[in-house]
Amino acid sequence: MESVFEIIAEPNRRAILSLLVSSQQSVGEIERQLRMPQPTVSKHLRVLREAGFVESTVDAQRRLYRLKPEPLQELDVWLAPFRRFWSAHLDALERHLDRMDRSTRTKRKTRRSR
Amino acid sequence: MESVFEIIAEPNRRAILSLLVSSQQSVGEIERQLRMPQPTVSKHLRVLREAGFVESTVDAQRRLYRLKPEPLQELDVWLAPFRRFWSAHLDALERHLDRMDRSTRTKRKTRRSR
DNA sequence: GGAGCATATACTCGTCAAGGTATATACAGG
DNA sequence: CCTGTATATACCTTGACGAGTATATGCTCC
Repeated sequence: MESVFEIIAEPNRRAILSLLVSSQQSVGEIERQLRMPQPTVSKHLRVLREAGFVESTVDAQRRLYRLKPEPLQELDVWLAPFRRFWSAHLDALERHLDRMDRSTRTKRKTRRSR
Repeated sequence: MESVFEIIAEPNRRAILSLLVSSQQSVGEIERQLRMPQPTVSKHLRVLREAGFVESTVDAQRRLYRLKPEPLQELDVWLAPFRRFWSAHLDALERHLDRMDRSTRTKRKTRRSR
């Protein structure tokens, strides 16, 4: 379980990270919101903690987990050269984002502004 | 082998992608530059191709592989909320990037400009 | 059309990580 | 202290993916 990439390859871990973006959560809250068994949550949190994605503070019996930015920033850094690459392909980008947009939204009618 | 994340979890695949950022390459060129056995290269290219990270054009017996931007853009999109999160933690960011910088460079002496 | 090169695929094997279940640790409150 | 709650860990099993080796496909040129 070395790299940032392997850590976020796991869907449940990504779900946990996404949950924590809004605010810190206890293990139980994560468990309930994501509908996953408690040992699973704890184990993934352990992985995330040891990789520096999250940190925890103790609150009585609860442990509150919060995001730490560094590892994902590393990912961002890795992505940088590719961003430079695809800015040469901006048309395809627009088309792609547009397609993603169209497939996820339900009722909007307005077009993406350029 | 579903998600973008699983695809780039593999170090050899990331190496191939990084190679292709500069320009398209034949299988043999990838093989030589990365010092990996040919079937390994072909198999990883297959995965990358099927996931839409690369596309190939035929040139006689060679196949030239080139990057396609979409999947990595997806990654970029996923990263967006976290970027918003950590812009609140800019100090830690600076410190972290600085540390990464220091650990990878060998002879530079100049400081990162803010 | 046969030789040689470039690339793809088939198959086997080992490894490792995720899930499930059970259990341990730790804290709170009566 | 004992019960209940919250979280962590241990152990086992299973499945998937990557490496390696061998072989197939396909193209070129003579």
